[in-house]
Amino acid sequence: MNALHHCISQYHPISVEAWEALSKALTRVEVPKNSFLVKEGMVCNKLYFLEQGCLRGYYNNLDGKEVTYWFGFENNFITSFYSFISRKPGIENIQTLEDSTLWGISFEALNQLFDQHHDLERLVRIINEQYYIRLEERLMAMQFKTARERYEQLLETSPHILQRIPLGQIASYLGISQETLSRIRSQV
Amino acid sequence: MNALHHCISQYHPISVEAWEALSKALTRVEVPKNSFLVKEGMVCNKLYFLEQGCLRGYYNNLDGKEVTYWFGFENNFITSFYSFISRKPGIENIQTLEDSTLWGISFEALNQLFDQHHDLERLVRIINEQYYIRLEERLMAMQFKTARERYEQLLETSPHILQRIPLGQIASYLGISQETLSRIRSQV
DNA sequence: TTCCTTTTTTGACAATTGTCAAAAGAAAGA
DNA sequence: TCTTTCTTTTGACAATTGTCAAAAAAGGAA
Repeated sequence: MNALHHCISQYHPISVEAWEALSKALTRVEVPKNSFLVKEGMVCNKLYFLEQGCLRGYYNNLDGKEVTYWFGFENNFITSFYSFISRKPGIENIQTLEDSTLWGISFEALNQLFDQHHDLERLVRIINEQYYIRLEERLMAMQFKTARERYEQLLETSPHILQRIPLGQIASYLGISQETLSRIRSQV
Repeated sequence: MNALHHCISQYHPISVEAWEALSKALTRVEVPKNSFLVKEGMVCNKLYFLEQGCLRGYYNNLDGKEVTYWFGFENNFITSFYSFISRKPGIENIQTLEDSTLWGISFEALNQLFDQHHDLERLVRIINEQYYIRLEERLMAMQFKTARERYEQLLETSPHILQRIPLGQIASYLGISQETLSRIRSQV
């Protein structure tokens, strides 16, 4: 839980009371490799903090292919965002790629905490904003960079992904075919 | 200002006091076509609500080309998000594509309101979340759909864009060349 | 209207990326 | 260790998209 406290304080420090209330609402979750935190068709009711391990979010597109659109690593917040926020079933699957340890909080508990602790809601607003900025950067790369440039950017900003994730999933994340990524990689 | 109040209430109703405080902090801004709300290199200090008109956000990439990455229409919230949140100079230009009427609030004023009105901060958190979901959908389209599919999706979800925006800017927004978009359009 | 500017379309060709199939390599279990 | 399975690479070819240049069309101003 220290990792979460440390992570939080980098976004926005919260009061001792808020932290205590939050701690009480958290559940520790240990999940072995290749299991599912969220499956398509269900409403995702939990927001997680990933203490140890590695996950991916993916969905099955119309051709029956798995489409990976994010990876989660240590100190990331994890949820099926659309489903968690809208309270509707999502198309997303969240799968552990390694044995993972997470802390989870339910939607209801989180919103109760928001009512009681203004600073907790501020924290979440600020975290959301930072995640928005990251998403925006990713969109811009996707829109205006070639496959090679996107791969090189990934090498620079997130080299750990390359060491922990199979190539096919990285290719999907970059929006290119596995064969193309393999060729790009051999020519760098 | 009615448009803003109506828009807000669709996200999250706020108290009368919060609305009054917010109203007082807002400045009406009228901007003729082809002027700039934000220019690259500056810190964007305002969050806007677009009452009437139409804008785009773009930046100049390394090749000297203008890269459009969003459009704003009536009832949209507008800012140079990265710059407004991080308080750092951004690379973004925000330009009016039509004569436009907006309501603006400064970063400082907004944050003061957050301190005084918890429900206003909640409102903004909720709006942020909805904008995050939209961005996520756009990223997914960019990652896994062909140019033609992205154009058809735009036709379905935002046909008004096609009527109000020059083709070159739409092509840029879709991440394709103007020539390709022109050809796609002639074949639909 | 007429001229001038901007936007859109078209053609020819090149570059990038995808698809399918097979081979090579690496990892995991018996 | 030896299989078996999963992952990555390679080849051949096709489809998509981009680039450059020029023509056509549309829009604005005098």
